[in-house]
Amino acid sequence: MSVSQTKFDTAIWNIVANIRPGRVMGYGEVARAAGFPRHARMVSKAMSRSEIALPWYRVVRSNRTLAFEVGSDAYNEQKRLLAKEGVQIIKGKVVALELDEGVDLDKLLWGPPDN
DNA sequence: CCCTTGACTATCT
DNA sequence: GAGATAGCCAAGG
Repeated sequence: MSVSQTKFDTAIWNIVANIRPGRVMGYGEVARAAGFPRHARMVSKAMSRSEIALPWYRVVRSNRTLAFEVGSDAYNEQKRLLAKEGVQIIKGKVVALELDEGVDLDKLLWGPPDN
């Protein structure tokens, strides 16, 4: 296979790969979950180093905005992929599209895969 | 070694 | 709530 996969990379990939459809996580949150606090800025690089397809679009900023410039190709692509899973961008922030009564929007959308 | 760059964040104004 | 500011940390020049 490839040359070298750092411990960091594989740890990040594991977390991202396990984000369930229709859910999102923050960069910093992914880093922490992987055991590397304060490495939010490196999460994106780890993802782009991955040879396999990862649901990279399920990772957003801590304030729920997308990390790309609004209107850029990457931004539109991420928005499209999220929409396909029922996640919309309202007022610049990711929002669950359909929700049932009494459901906490935050729990529904935000956070690592439930257990 | 110093400086700049980021798909980042938390904390002020 | 929008900006500015200061931390953060690996990579690359």
